[in-house]
Amino acid sequence: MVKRTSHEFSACPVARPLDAIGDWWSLLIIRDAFEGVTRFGEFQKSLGLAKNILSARLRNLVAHDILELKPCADNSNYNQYVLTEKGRGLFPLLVALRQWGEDYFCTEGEEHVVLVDREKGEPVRRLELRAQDGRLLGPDDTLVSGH
Amino acid sequence: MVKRTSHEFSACPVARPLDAIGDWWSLLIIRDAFEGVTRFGEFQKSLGLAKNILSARLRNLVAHDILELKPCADNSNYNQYVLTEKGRGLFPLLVALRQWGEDYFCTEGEEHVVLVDREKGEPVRRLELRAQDGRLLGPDDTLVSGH
DNA sequence: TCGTTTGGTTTTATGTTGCAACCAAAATTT
DNA sequence: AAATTTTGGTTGCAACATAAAACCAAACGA
Repeated sequence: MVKRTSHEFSACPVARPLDAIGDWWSLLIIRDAFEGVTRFGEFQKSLGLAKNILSARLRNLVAHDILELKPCADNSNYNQYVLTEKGRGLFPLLVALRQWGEDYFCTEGEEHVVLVDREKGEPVRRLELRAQDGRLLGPDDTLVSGH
Repeated sequence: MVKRTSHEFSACPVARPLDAIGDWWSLLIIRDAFEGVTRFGEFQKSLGLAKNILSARLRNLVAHDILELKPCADNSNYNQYVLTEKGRGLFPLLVALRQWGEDYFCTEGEEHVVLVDREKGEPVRRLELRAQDGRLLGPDDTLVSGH
């Protein structure tokens, strides 16, 4: 499914997730899953991608334990795709992507959806990287340090 | 280069960034750029991808103002690819990806690189989404709210 | 000045994607 | 309960993207 390139076996914790997720479509599937979409047809309608591709992506996400396939609770015999704990761990990533998108693609007073705190209805804060002692860290304040 | 699918024109601030970034390779290029890689050959050696693909990806990243092409400051006549402000805005996304990778792909006492605060040398804190009033927010505490 | 490195482009074989048609099981309608 | 529709896929095929290798010009180093 996903090509076996050198990076997939890298110990780098950036490269390996990419292989597990699969591709851009998978990320959009996950985004939809966070918004409550669970069924094949819903994903397909929401994303407008070919059914064979959707089928392959869902299978891959299930294989990587990002989604799981559960019987539909209610009346029906169909089953639904829901995020696992691991899948829910991708929430900050989706938020980061969204905030970057808001910053650089929705600037022109254009109306766009925004992520809000459910309780108060206010927009959420920006994601920030902080040191143990609370200092705000930018790209130049950090370093990837071998094992 | 990147296929023109329906999602690319979506107002959704999740889908549009994906189109700008391009693909997984681009994200690894950006990761390397954050770590100080600037030149074609360095990217190629670090990532091990075909030169024509690297060439296309770099061109795309430059076209989307994520990287820019600058003359090498020093002696040489070559030029280098460096992150723009927009590109540097992807830092939280890379961190989110990395933290997820650490959580789910490096669990087994395996030695792996870790992102540290340059000043103190300690690992950084986890990214957290918070409400305006500081409450910690999980996926179920948020909502995407139309315009 | 001659060879080597750098930064690509071109060519070609192979893999992946996307569309459309098809299909079976489940649900719904009559 | 029979017929129809909806759901959730699979299969086949054409178009497109990718990967590897050969090639090349400009820059650099000796």
